[in-house]
Amino acid sequence: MKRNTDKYQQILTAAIRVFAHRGFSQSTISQIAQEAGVADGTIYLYFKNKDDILVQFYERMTEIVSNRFWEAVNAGKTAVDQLYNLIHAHLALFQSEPFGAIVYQGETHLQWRLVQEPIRQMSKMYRDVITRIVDQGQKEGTIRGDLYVGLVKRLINGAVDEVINTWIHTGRDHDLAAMAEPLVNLFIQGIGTPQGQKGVSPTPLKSINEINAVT
Amino acid sequence: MKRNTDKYQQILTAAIRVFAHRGFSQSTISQIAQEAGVADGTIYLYFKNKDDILVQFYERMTEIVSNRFWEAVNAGKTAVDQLYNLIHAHLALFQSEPFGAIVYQGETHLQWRLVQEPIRQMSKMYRDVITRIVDQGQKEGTIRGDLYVGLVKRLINGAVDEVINTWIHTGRDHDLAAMAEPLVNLFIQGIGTPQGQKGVSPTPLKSINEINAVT
Amino acid sequence: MKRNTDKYQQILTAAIRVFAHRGFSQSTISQIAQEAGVADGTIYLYFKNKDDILVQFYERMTEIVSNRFWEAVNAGKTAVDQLYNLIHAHLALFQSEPFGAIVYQGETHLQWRLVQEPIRQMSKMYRDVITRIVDQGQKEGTIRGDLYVGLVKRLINGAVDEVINTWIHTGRDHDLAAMAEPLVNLFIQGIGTPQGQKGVSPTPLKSINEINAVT
Amino acid sequence: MKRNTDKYQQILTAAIRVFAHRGFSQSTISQIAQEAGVADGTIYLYFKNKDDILVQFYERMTEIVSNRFWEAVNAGKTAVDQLYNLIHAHLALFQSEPFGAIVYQGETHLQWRLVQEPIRQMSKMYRDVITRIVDQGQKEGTIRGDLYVGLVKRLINGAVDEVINTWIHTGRDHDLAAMAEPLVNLFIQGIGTPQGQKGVSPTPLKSINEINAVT
DNA sequence: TATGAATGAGCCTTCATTCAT
DNA sequence: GATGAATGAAGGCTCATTCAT
Repeated sequence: MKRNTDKYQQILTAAIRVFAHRGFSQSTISQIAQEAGVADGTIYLYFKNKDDILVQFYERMTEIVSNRFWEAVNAGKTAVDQLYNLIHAHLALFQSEPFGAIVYQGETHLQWRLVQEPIRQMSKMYRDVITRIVDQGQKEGTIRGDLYVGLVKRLINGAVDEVINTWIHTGRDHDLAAMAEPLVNLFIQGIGTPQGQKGVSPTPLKSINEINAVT
Repeated sequence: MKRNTDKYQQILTAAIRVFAHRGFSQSTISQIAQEAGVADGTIYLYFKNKDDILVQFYERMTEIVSNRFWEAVNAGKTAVDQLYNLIHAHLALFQSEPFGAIVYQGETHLQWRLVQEPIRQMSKMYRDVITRIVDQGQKEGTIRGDLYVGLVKRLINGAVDEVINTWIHTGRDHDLAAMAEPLVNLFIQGIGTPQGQKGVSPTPLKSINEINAVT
Repeated sequence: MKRNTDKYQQILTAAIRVFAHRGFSQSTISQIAQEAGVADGTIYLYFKNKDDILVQFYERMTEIVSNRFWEAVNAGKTAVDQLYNLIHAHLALFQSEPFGAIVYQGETHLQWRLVQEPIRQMSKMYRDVITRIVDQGQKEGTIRGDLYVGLVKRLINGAVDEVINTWIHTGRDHDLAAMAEPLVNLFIQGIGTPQGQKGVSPTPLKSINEINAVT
Repeated sequence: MKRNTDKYQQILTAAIRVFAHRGFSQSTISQIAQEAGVADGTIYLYFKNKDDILVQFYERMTEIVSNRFWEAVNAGKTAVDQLYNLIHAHLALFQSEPFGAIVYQGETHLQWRLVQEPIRQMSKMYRDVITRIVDQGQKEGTIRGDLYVGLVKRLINGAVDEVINTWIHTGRDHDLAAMAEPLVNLFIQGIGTPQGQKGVSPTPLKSINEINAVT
């Protein structure tokens, strides 16, 4: 089970490409082997079984993503800068690894049991990052004080994911990273006008803690 | 191939329950037959093949969702009301049909080729709905004028999906529909403070049309 | 998992024939299916897996053998009659089921883990039968009193098995059951002459109980 | 294909140990290589293929057994002594080489085609040894004159094998060689009493030659 | 000589689909 | 219409064997 060799990378990359095209469950070892230019049996010298390929991918992806995201946030001075950096890093990473992006977005729900752990880590990391940004912004006075971070995380994460998914399903022909700026603008300002927002309740929810506890 | 009979519904419902638990690719006709209380062969009297079950589900779901969403929007007076009604209808529907929600959210990416058409319709419908709301809000002066509707649609759709996914993965133990209000608040107001937003560019993107064209 | 149907028997019989020719481990499901005239998949409607075929065979065999042997012994009046009946029943049964005999004799040692339980039962039954005969003979005064039944069982069982094995490996061209009489004669009289036996120690072993305890 | 080197022995010994634990068919070259502390490929420098390992083992075993058995018999003065020496040598040898014993006993039937030749030699040698002993005993007047040597060989060989098998399957925890004496006693005297044997026919079989010819 | 990475044929098993009843 | 036994193609995985180093 030699890992971190050239052939390991070669197979992993090929596998992700195949998974991206046919989905994990519909992909076969033979297809991966062919894509990687090795024999079927060779795959089992580097991966325990088919599931293991996906797990390895998620673990690596989680690590890479985590590093990139924290770097991005740390490089920002103001909360808004940090948010922008985060979104931009997210979009740029997935744009540079479109197959990885497709697999990551697609299999997360279906192979939940398999990749639960990396996904949980990723989710927690994302929440921590958002928490950091919100805290900073609240100190600066640029971010509202009455926010449930869990929901903000889902707002941002969900919107970014959807932008990525649209990019994937429309043939990846526009510049994904360029969406960072308008996205951040929407996150910060919302879609309402200042005057219109007077009528919008500041959502005095009863069970703030309960909701916050969810994620 | 009689559709719209009791047995048809019985099988479709059973299939969705099974798909929700094991994923489409990992579900077998036998499991569905057992869950539905019919023989394996009977399924082929109502569905062309396994794929057809999923396609039928997506088509029905799309139709139902479409009706509900337009109803919801039409019932709102102001743009904000309409948006709230839309989000609430979305969350409430998926809360009342958790298995359908799981399948819908999970298989959309993976079975893309299979369900492309209903998904496109759904996406277009969602965009139309959002367009209507935004138009109305802009007339009212409650929604900003400088918005790219495609991106707003992805913001809202993505955030709602993420809220639903979190609900699914945390055991469906909190009230999903109750998230409508805080979500709408975030969409309208954003997470920034009025004063802080002075420094945020109104995103004078060059390629508005290009981006808008995407979805 | 329908058992006791015609097709079940058909497959089991075919499997034993194949196992007899190539050995269990070297036999393939496809070979069995072909021999039985069914599709590969059909086998799995009647057997859990390949191992299960062998286990089923051993369980059935053990039951049949057990019944036949007790019947045979019960039909004998004197101990010598009973022993003859036992040996004859054993040889006749295996002669009538040569493939079963080959598999039974051949796989017992190698698939020990798999068929441990039926083999233990069979071994215990054999020992019980021998015990019964020896007891009866000792009462009659026709069987020596200084015997360790466990060893007698191994003597008889081993000799009969070897006779069967020789029959198998020499092409099954002589009458196996006819060997019962000379075999019993050897068991009873031994190979020595009455006068020569004066010099043979009656084996006053120290640890009779210990040895007896073995089987 | 250098044979008789240290490494050759090392691999052969390891192979027998592995075969004893998992059976020949279930053992892999990798397991043997690991047990022997060499690389997989190295095995093919000393053995033609996997089958060849078993064949080599049987050939060596046959030679060793043959030498030991003849030595044992030659060392005996009377026929009974010789028989005792033979049985004792057999049991002692297998007790000292339990893995060899397990493999020898277990694979003989299953790998018949593979090891037919050594087995035939072994069987012939055993028959020759028994013939010698019987001849000598008949001259001495200590062995009955009306014996079919082939059957006597099967009686003795089968009983000894069964004793060995029982020893193997009961965890090899009793002294195998010590069974020689009671076994010989049973062979010589039989299990009947002198008086009871009056009624036992001296088996005047018609087809003595036919039966004798078998092995 | 020795190694062990690579190969690919072959096996067990699953399961969508068919069809005789 | 309804059944479920039967099919057989296809997939994951193993492992004996080879060969470049």
